Amino acid sequence: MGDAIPIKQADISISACSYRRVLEIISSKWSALVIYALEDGMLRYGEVRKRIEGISQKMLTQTLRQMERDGLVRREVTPTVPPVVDYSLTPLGETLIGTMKHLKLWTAEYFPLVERAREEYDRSNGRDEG
Amino acid sequence: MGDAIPIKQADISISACSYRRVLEIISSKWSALVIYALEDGMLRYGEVRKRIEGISQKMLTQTLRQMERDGLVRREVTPTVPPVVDYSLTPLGETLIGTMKHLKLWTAEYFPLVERAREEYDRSNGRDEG
DNA sequence: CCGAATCCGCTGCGATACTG
DNA sequence: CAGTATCGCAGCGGATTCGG
Repeated sequence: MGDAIPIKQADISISACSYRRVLEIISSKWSALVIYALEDGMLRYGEVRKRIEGISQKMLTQTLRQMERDGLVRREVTPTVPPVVDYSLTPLGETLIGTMKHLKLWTAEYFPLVERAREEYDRSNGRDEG
Repeated sequence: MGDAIPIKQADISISACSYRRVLEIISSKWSALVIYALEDGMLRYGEVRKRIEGISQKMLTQTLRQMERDGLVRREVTPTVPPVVDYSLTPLGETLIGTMKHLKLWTAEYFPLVERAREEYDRSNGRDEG
C-alpha cells in the first residue's frame, strides 16, 4: 500500500529548486578552483592564473567577473603603470570554503566507489555484452 | 591518503583538485534534480520525468545512464509488455542526499546576499559607469 | 511504455592577436 | 601586467522519428 509516494508531486521545476542555485554559482568549471586558489588570501591576477594552471585568461577573467558580480570575490585595482589588480574572497565568498570542504570530504570518502562502479559498468556494458 | 598540503604553490591542476570530482558528478544540470526526485524512493521512468518537468527524455535518459554508470542510481527492468523500468538511488547515491542538503542550507542562508550583490553590481556596471 | 538514433542550432571554451 | 575582441571548433541539449 505504501509503495506509492504521493508527496512532492509534479514539479521540480528548474528554477524552483534550491539545489540549482548553488550549482549555478560554483559549478561553472572554474569557480571552485578560484575559491581554492584564493582561500589563503589576496592574490594578483597573474598569481591566480599561475595557481590554476590550465585555465585560459579568457576563462579566468570571465570567472572572476562573474564571481565578483555574485559578491564572492573582491577586485582591487591599483592604477599604476603597469597596473596591479588584486583579487580576494569577500566574507560571503569565504562562507563557501566550508561548503567546498564538505564536498571534498564526500569525494575523499566515496569517489573511489564511483570509480569502481564505472569500471564495472564499462566492463559489462562498454565492451561486449555476454 | 596523507594529503597534508601545507603549501599550495603552483598547480591546482584540473584533475588534481578534489573539488572538481564531485562537481563532475552532480553539476551536470539535471543530476541534482534526479537525486531530489528519487530521494523518497523508487520511481518509474515516466514518474521521474513527470517530477522533473522541463527535462527532455533524451537528457533524462542520458543523465540516468551516467548516474547508473557512476553507481548512484539503480535501474531495474521488468521485461513485460509494455516494459517497466524502475529507478532508485543506490546506497552510494543516498549518501549524496546529505551533501545536497548541505548545499541547500548554504543557499537558504546566503543566496539572498548573492542576489543583492548582483543587483548592486548591475546597477554600477550594467548601466552607467560611476 | 521505455528508449535509441538522427538532425541541428546554440553557446562554452580555447587559441590568437591587440590595447593601455 | 591585466584585459578585450574575434574566430573556430566541439559538445550540450531540444525536437523528432523509429524500435522493442
